[in-house]
Amino acid sequence: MGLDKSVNEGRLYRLGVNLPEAAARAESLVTPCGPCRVRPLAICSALTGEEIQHLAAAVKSTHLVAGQSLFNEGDPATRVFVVTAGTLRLCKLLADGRRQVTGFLTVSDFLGLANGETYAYSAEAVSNASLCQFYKNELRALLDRFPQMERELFSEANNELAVAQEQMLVLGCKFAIERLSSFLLMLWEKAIRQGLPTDPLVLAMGRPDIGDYLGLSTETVSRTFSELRQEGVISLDSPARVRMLDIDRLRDIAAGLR
Amino acid sequence: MGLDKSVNEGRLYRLGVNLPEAAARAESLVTPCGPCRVRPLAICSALTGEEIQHLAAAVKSTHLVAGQSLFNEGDPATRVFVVTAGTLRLCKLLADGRRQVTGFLTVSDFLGLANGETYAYSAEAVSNASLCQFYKNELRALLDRFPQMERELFSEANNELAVAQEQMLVLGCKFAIERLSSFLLMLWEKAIRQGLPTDPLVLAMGRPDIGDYLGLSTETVSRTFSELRQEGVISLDSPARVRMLDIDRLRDIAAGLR
DNA sequence: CGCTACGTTGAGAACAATCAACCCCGGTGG
DNA sequence: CCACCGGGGTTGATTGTTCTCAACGTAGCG
Repeated sequence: MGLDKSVNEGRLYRLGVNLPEAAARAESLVTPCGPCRVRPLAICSALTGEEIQHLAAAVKSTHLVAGQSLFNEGDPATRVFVVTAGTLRLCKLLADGRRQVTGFLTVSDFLGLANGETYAYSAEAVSNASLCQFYKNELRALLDRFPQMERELFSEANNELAVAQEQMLVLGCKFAIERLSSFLLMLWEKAIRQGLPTDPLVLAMGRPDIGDYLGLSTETVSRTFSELRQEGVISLDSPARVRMLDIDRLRDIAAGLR
Repeated sequence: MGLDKSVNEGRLYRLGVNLPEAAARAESLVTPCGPCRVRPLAICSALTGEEIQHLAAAVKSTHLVAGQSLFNEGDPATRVFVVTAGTLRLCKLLADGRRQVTGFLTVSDFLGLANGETYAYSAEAVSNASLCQFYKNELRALLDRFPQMERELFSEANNELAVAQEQMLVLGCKFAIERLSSFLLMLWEKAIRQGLPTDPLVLAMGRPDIGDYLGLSTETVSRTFSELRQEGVISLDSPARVRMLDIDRLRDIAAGLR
């Protein structure tokens, strides 16, 4: 993020592509990797100089428009990806339509590794997004050739595991206002890490996505935003632009301190 | 499990050890690894013949009595473990005492890997338990020497990630009866995988642990057991011994199909 | 300039938490 | 041997938080 504005704000249509499906199939060109702005952040940072050539030979670029699905729960798990622009959500569904968003992915995040034959979740674009794509068997060869890359991925998996456990704490123990505070805090810290603006903090996802991530209805999310606003903890320039007026208090609320 | 009865049913005292703390410090003897019953299941299966010698040189054995803590959230993360007997729980706490159990570990499960300086959760014995212990820096050396072991661990981390995402679905979307059904189903499938008895299925953990794992109060867990019993889906020989009378129906309930 | 998707707010219903009483069992000590 | 005690589990009554249903406002897009 902090990358292509046209990619992040729903204007890919203007590039001459009008249908989501078309946009997806359109760009599958081999990218050079060399000038890649994302590499220093992503697992590719494990590689140096000419090693990047091996990578570039195996990678393809993909674009998604907001709302478009990258793959669905149950699809054969043949490809893995690195996000280069935009935001994705990972979702799991119940038969009657209840949905859990298990995470949001942004620039440099890796996705697609599944131990089984099929993906255990679907991946969808929240905003327009771009990704680098490898085939899973090619990845295996790359990892055997570059052990440092496997270490990088392993470390990344451990991070995600810690994040998932933190999210279980949120979903299992916390009240609505504590959940939303935890979420805003997480976005705020990620924005700082990535050098993105924090005042206001720009939310890529809407109330329904936030609700399904936090185990709350959209109405409760909306009410809870209002509550935080009335308490003077945040202010809202627009539904997607949040100003953190009192981070310390937000931290206390998120931690369950009355 | 299915191992030493004396280890699983609170009788370690009879071996001459009377205090939990003493039990923990008592056995830190070098184990041979060679005759290890657990190895075929655990990450150690990545090693063959003489490689095991390297492992045996680095490993120590530890025992815990029910209720005893292995390490706490925030402790320096210096050691990693493989469970060889009994059941542990991983917990995260909020300041006011609210607790989330993020998982249960049994024979052959690995724990202790943290990317940070400290553990992000505490590990406690549900029943009496035994573990093999390595120091983290020794593990790093082992992984560099035996890449297959790192692959094994990476794969294991991916499994746990998938389990964690499934648990988010449970915590974020499901009703009490669906949560408990999902939990029983998970235990049942694990028991089958490990060749343990399933009729009755023996629960190592009590109602409070189940509640904190499922984001429910102990009272609700108890009521929901009764509900499943009244519906004829399960029967209870005792609170810890469950008979699955209608697995298909249990599956439907767990999946959210009314 | 309507349409649609998103967001907000209100009122009532539903699910689970809390508070409380009780049971059962195993261990302890009189 | 039996009464007492304590922990775990169950069940009931009440409270509370969040969901659902509904109305309304707003902004972007055709």
